[in-house]
Amino acid sequence: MQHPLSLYNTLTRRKDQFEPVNSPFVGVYLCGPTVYSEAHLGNARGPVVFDVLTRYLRHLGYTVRYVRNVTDVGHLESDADEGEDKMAKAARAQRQEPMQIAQHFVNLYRQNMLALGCLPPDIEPQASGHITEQISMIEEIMANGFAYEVNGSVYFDVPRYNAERERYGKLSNRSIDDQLAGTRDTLAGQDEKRSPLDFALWKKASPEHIMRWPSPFGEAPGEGFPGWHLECSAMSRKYLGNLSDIHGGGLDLMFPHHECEIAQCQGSHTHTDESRFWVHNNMITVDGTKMSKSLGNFVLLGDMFKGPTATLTQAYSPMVVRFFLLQAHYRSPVDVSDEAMQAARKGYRKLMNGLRLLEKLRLPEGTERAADTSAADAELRKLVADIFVGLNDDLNTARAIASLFNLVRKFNGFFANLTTLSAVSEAALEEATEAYRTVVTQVLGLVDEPRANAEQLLELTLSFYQEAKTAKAYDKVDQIRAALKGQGIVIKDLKTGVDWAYEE
RNA sequence: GGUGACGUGACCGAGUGGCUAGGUAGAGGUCUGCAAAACCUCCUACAGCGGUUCGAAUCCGCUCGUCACCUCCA
Repeated sequence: MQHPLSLYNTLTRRKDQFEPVNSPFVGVYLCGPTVYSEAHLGNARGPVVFDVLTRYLRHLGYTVRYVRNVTDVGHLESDADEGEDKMAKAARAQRQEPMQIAQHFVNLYRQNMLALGCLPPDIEPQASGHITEQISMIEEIMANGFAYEVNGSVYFDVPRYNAERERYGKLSNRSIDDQLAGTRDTLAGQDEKRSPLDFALWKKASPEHIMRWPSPFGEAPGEGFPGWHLECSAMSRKYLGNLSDIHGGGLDLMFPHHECEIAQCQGSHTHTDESRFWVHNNMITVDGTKMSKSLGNFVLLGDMFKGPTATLTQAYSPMVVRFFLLQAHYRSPVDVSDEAMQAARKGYRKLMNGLRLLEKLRLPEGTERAADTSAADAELRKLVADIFVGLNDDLNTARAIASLFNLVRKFNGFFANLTTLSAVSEAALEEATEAYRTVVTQVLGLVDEPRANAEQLLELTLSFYQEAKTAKAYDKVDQIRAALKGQGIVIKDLKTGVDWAYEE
């Protein structure tokens, strides 16, 4: 399986050639949504990018296991001990079971991701279903001396880990001293943590806390819930082994989330960095500022698909959104605006129109093919190769799409005058159309969204049928009737006019 | 304060020592009953100032500006 795919690895801070731990198997983990609210455009970037990545890996011949988790245990609203769970808060506000909230938003999330053309992950584990795995991991970390229990809660001992095992900050490139310098000390007093850098692996549940599980920690075993970063480590390990191939998420998860994941894995019996490649996608911005829940400058996917929103004057279909996201490289920030979206829509349609053309690119009967097609073939093959150069270079979908546009211009040129196809060999043309089709639909996952309304087209056809009858042009009448029958539709001539029905 | 990005033509957005990015918008043309699409041509930029180099948007330095992470965040 020789190919030159390189990926930027945050851990090494450079583009590394991709090589699976156990070829041809590839384990990919993407940090999924916390399901206490609806997903916005920013939340879609990771899933779309990783969808393309897994599609491409499969295209290259790998057997991929793609895991995208669902966080339904909830993160605390603040870092104070009394902080409330996001899930619990939403549940309380709506007088529902936390799991009901979770299910509601999981359903919505899946619906949105499917609309965006993201293939369902192979495993979609929920944090709440992996409490025992998380507890085991905590016990391992404690046994290794990198965690301590206080009042039924368990914290990861960052300074000790940093001194005895691995540099805490190796992923996000920070030193523990810098981090200490930047810590607010206002909370230090009443904190159970030994160091402000320590993070919770397990929290004892306060009486009001709704989401809770039996806890083995503390003197009088009570109830609690897992810490913010543990689930991913536990679930990645369970489904992808001690060392997965690729672990991803938004740039904002790099620290502390992913840093903590590495620490947890290194500190447990896993003893690895959890994943070989750490891949981070950049943010979506609005007027140059990150789109985020807390800033309130977000556009919900559902709203975006349907119609005008506060930031956008019109609706943009899921495929247009997908194209928009892929037209920028995943590590660049991308700014959303009406102008950008409209440009994306046109670009998307251009690509789709090209797709529809492929079948029609046939040298007309009786046209002589050129004796020497080598120059034109080489040019065509160069355009095809360029697509893959882009994809292989850190999944640069922007470059790949630019190359596709170059190819589609070529196709359009051929189509305008099919005899010009005589310049290229059948084989080269076949390669080009096949590559175009495959990359657009299979790798980039961009499919045609039918925009024409079938009913209206049918009405139009019936009006022509009616006209033909009136003109007694029975050839035409029969022709229309036969064509519709081919679609399983029968015309009903009524005294009052014309109607149709599905053939029974 | 610490760390890390980035500033590309009207807009979006690749590239990162010499070679056309691409899309959108705009202008002209071909085609065409009209129109649209398509194709061709044009509009050809790299924040500023220095430096390195035969050669810099690309490397180095400084200045200005913007953003991200360090707290939940995709």
